Amino acid sequence: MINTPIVHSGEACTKSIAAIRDTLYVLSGKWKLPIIIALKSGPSRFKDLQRQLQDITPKILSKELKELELNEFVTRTVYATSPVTVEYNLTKYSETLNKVIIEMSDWGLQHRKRMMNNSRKEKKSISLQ
Amino acid sequence: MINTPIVHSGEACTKSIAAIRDTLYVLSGKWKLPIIIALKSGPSRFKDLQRQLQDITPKILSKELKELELNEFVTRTVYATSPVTVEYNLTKYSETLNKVIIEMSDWGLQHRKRMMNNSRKEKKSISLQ
DNA sequence: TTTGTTGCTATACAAAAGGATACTGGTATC
DNA sequence: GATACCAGTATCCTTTTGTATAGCAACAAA
Repeated sequence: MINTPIVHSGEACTKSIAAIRDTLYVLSGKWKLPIIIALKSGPSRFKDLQRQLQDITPKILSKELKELELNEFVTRTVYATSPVTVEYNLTKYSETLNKVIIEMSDWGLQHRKRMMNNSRKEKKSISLQ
Repeated sequence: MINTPIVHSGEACTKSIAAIRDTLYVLSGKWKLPIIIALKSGPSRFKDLQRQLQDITPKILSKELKELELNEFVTRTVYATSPVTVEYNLTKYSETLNKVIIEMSDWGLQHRKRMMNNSRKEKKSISLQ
């Protein structure tokens, strides 16, 4: 019961929350991580990315790429071909996200498996997309 | 240049994107991870959480807690005191998120440091919250 | 000359997320 | 009796995110 109210140290916890908030802020939205992962297999052009991430509209893709550029995860290079060729590439700094990406990816995989088991056992569960 | 267009294996990449999407879906929003971290220091009551996560409105907190319950990250226990006491607690399953949380927290810390350096050097950069 | 491609931008709109504020029922305290 | 606490709900509003659709400039191919 709660006759002994828990006193939080607070400190570490608050710092951790602030740090997570920063990360969430930079990676915010549905598309930033998917774009980064798509670029992992090599530089891509605008249309390539649109095709790979099906369902993303050019407006959003453009916006997300700009933010990724500002955060120095992605570079944008224009070649004077015709029609113009624009190549997007990952930066060295984007590699610092690798561990985050791996953990999120692993977790997603195991969670999906778990959900499948749960639904076979007919337990209530939130559905995936 | 792009005379040799890169052919993506696609496979692994697509799977990874799907897995990340699942993770983003389950952890979606501004508050789920902060709530989980807040609960790491022990069970909390509704008001406690509101105080710890300052600025969260009861409506949002209530909604997020329900989703966390559905996803089996959190349990809700009601004690028949008066006024009623409701305690929120982390489940065993929530611990599977630990690695994700650690990596995101670490990344956020280093990123903030980097941003501070960048702004001292007066390079343009996206601001943190 | 028409059609197509690329890399976007512009406009309008819809949906989702989040916030502000007020309130409720039950009980305890002043 | 008035006020306050708890655990939320209810209502309304703003902001963010995302979609749909159209268009443009510069070519290139048919």
